[in-house]
Amino acid sequence: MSKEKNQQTEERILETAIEVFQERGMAATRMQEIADRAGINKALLHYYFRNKQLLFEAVFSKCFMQFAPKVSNIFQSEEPLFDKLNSFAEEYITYMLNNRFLVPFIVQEMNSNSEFAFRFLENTYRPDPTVISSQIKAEVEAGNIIPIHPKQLLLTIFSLVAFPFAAQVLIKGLLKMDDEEFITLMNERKKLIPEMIKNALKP
Amino acid sequence: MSKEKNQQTEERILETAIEVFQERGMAATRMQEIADRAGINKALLHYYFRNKQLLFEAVFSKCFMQFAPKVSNIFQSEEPLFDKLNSFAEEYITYMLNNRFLVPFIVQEMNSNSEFAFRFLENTYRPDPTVISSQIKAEVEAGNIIPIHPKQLLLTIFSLVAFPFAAQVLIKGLLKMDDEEFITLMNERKKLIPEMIKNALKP
DNA sequence: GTCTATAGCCAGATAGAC
DNA sequence: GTCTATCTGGCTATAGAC
Repeated sequence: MSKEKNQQTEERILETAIEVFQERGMAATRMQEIADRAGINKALLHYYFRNKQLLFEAVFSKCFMQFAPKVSNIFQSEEPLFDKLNSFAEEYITYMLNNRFLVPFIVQEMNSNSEFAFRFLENTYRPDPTVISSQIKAEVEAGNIIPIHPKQLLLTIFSLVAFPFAAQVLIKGLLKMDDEEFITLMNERKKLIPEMIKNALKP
Repeated sequence: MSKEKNQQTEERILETAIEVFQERGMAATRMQEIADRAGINKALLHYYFRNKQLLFEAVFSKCFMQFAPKVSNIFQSEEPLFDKLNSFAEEYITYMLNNRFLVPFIVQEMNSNSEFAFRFLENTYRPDPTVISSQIKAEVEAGNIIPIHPKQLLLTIFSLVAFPFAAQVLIKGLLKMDDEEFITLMNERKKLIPEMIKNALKP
């Protein structure tokens, strides 16, 4: 094994830590489990990341940097509103189907750790809703869609795409779905959600 | 103080435990904090509830029994679909504005504890979606609403009312809202959500 | 850079007085 | 039924060999 600061090891630790933290959340995560799954031992975690809190912050930071661009897409591009909506639903759902724990993790840790979480919402990675907001306002003024507050529309869009991932277990339980059916449903929603929203906004 | 099994004490412990568990989640909750807030000491918690897991289960059970009827309402009543939708949005949002931590708590603990959570979704308290599902199917067949799978519609309704509560901190951060604005927005949604859904379903 | 061994603390749980 | 005191285990973190 190489004797320089081992980039690969650090990378493997971080990847494994992401898995475990996403599955269990900050409070329930054990350093031992990360070490075991990464095939190394606890002391090494501390060597690379100093302590659990800092490792968690590295993990959360990386996760948030995965999550934020998905949102920035719809916020900032200059495409027409409904075009953006189509591609947002398509891309967001596709991505989250491949990263099942990402949304629940972000949501949960933001809730239980607001002070810390807000640091991420005040820096560079924070998606800025001003572009899309004025787009919505313009469509309303042009009479193309019914009068609606931009924040209400944005909240609606997010709720529709993100909630099923955030509340997976509850939803599957209430609607008696297994995982296969859940995936099918979410794939259908890539088209269904934009359609419903367009309809709902028809003047 | 009375020497019989003290109903009041048990009640106060449970109420306090609900507060703390909802705020912090199972893993991050400390028995000491519950004791302190309840104005008693740790040993008494164990006297009444034996251990942390059992106390948590009592808490979760009580919370789920608050949550489930809100959902059963829309699932099981025989009112016309859109009437139910109106009252559901109204009542659900009102209730959750007064119980801010309920939805995130249920969602989070279901996610992190699926095996345990599913016990609650297989028993008496589980809202049964068959009535509303056939109602939706009937409306579709009558041509009153566009063709849509009942589960898709139910998921849509839930997403719209529940997500803002489940992801409060994230939403406030992304949309730059303080708590006052959040409350205003949610109050507007009591009418807005049913309207949007009715529009979206128009043939 | 990676390991083993262990220190030190904190939280859940119990014993036993009142 | 309620308290104080204490045990015990588990988990984070560090010391130190290789």
